Amino acid sequence: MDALTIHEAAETSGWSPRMLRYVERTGLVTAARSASGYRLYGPGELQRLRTLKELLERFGVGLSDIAFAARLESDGALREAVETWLRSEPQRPEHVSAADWLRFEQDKHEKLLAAA
Amino acid sequence: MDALTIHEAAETSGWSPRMLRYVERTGLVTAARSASGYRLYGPGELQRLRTLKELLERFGVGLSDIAFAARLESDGALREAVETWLRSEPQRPEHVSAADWLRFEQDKHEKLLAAA
DNA sequence: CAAACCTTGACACACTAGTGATAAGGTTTG
DNA sequence: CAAACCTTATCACTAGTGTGTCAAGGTTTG
Repeated sequence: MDALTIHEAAETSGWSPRMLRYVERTGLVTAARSASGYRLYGPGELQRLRTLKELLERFGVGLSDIAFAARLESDGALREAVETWLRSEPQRPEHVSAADWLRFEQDKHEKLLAAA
Repeated sequence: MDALTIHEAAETSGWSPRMLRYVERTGLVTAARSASGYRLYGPGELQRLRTLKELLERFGVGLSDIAFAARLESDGALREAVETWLRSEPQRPEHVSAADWLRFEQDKHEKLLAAA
C-alpha cells in the first residue's frame, strides 16, 4: 500500500494527525492530495516524518529551527549574510586567548586611570 | 574611546540597553566586564551589534534563528543530521519534476480505481 | 556625598510555536 | 445509508521570544 491516510500515517510515523497538518504548514513535509482533497502519505513522506521526529528529539530543536535551516539552504542571500556575520565573531570566550583578554582589560584600566 | 558603557553602546548601535543584555543571554554578542562587573563594549562588539540588527531587519529573522545558525556551525553532529534530513527531501514542489508528480498522481488514480 | 550610572531580578505584555479538542460539513465504504 | 473517515476553522492552553519598566542595591564621578 503506497498512499496512507492521515490517521494511518500518524500511527506509523509517531506524529498526531493534528501535528501532521501543522508540519505541513511549516513546509517541511507536504502530503499529496487525492481528488477529493484527502492527504495521501507515500513511503517517502513517512520516512521523512520519522527521521524528522528523531532529529527534533535527539537534538532538542524545534520545527521552526529546521524550517529556518531549510530557508538557509534555499535563500543564498540569507545564508551569505548569516555566515558573514558569524565569521566576524571573535568575541566568543572560547575564541579569545587569555593573553588577549588580559591585555584588553589592562588597556581599559590604563584608559580609566588616564581619564580620572 | 574604546570601551563604551551599555547606555553608550545602546545609543550608537540602535539597540536598547535591555536588549543588549538580552542579546548577551542568547550568546550572540557578549560584552567584556570591568572589575566591578560593568559591561564594556569595544569597537568589535559595536560593529557586530549594528550588523546583527541590520541582518535581522533585512531578512525578517529572529535572534533565535541566528542563535540556531551559530549552533549549527559549532555542533557538527547537528549540522550533519539537519543536512542529511534536508537532502532526503524530494517532495518540495520546486524539487519535483512535473513528470514525477504526474506519475505519482496517476499511480494513485490507478490504485484508487483498482480498489473501487 | 549625591547624582547618575551600572547590575540582577522580576512583573508585564504581545506574539509565535506547538499541541489538543471540538465543530460543521464533505467522502468513502461495509 | 450510516459509520468512520477526511477537510478547514476555531478555541484554548503552555512555553518561549522579544521588549519595556521598575525595584533594590553596588559604582563612579563631579
